[in-house]
Amino acid sequence: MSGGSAPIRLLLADDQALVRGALAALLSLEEDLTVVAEVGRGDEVVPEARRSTPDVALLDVEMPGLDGIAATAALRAALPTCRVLVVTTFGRPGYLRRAMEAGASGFVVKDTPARQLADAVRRVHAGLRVVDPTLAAETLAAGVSPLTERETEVLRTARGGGTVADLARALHLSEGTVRNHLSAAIGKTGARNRADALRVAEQNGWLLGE
Amino acid sequence: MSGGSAPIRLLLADDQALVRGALAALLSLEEDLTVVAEVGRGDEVVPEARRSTPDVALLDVEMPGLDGIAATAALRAALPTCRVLVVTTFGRPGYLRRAMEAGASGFVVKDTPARQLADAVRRVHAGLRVVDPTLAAETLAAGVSPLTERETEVLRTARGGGTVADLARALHLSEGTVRNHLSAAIGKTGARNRADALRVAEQNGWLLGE
DNA sequence: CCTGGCCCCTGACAAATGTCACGGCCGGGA
DNA sequence: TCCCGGCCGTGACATTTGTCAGGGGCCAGG
Repeated sequence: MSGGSAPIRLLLADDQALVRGALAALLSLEEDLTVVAEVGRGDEVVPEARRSTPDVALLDVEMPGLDGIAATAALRAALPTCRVLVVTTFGRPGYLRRAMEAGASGFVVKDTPARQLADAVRRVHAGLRVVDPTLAAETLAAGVSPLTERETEVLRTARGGGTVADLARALHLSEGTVRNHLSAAIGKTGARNRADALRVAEQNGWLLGE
Repeated sequence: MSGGSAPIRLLLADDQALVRGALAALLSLEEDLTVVAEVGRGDEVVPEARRSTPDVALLDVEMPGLDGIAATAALRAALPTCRVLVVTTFGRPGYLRRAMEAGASGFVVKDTPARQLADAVRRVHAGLRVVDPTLAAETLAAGVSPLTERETEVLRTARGGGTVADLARALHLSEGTVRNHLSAAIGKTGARNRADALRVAEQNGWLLGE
């Protein structure tokens, strides 16, 4: 490893400054890696990447401005040569699927051992794919979202905690319709409550995208 | 700083291995700090501290086995000379209060700049207190939990997402009683829903302990 | 001792939530 | 072409949830 060639240039995106800085310290210990940029918001990824031309971008999923999945897609469109490694707290099954669909080359959860991160970066840079195997299995198990478009929309809006009447007004629907979509969502998620359904859907990453 | 004296010995506790390792790398860059132990569970803190006798322990709040607050109390009881710096993701107002009551010397949220962490450690080691000022203000504003013992208990049990009948059975109460406690909690939190009340209470750290 | 306040418990009632059966619309086979 | 299946939208109905008024126990202050 780490021959005489130019080091791999990295961009780090994570909303928690402490974690971001710590990751930078960790990766900077490797001779063949160099951190050229750090950002704390999803919508700063592309502008900063344009400026600093990284080889690999490490993106968190949970970020203000633009979530990591959307940032992945934007970055792939703007700088196709830059690979993306998604590094996230939650192993939500749906996240992996969405990240891959958006063009990520790798997906790592934050409780993988620290020493494996550098290797993951190198693999991604070499054009390989890196995926947490246990998470991959879960993803297969959870499958794609069973929720219909409207159902996800209603459920997403319901996160605010409003009453059915509020939702109906916000979505320009009858109260009965809203109730029905919620009921369908509850059935499909196997939950007993609206709140429960919300938890399940969120857990599986079925509520992503705005 | 960092004269010729012995370095400050640190114990790191965080359930996310990657973050833990990254923090270790970050802190190891400082000449006067040395990481002597890392654990991923709250109930490993005291045993490991007994073995490695750290000067300062950095504890996350969210951990399996034992939460960071309880771990703080246990550690203070077992090794009174070891100071505790709580490092957490969420700036829940109640967390700060509980941490301080449990004997922590400092409280830092994970979106403080990375360079400030080493200083926080040094301050704590020197016997000073370290508190995020904005968070301190919020804590004052949020005040102590207005919830009565029974109310918290009911609310805590309600996290499982069960129906009122379930709660009543689990707590050996009449359904009416459960409803009443929930109603009181809803009123006190200023929420409109049970789910909403749950969010508020959790946000303020009023549901800690078990 | 009485009184007032707080917490806990409970049932009856009103309001929100969840379920169901139905009709319209659209696209993909027989 | 017709039929079938899925999704969307809607109202009537049963169930669950939230509110209210009230009773009993306990403790501190007068």
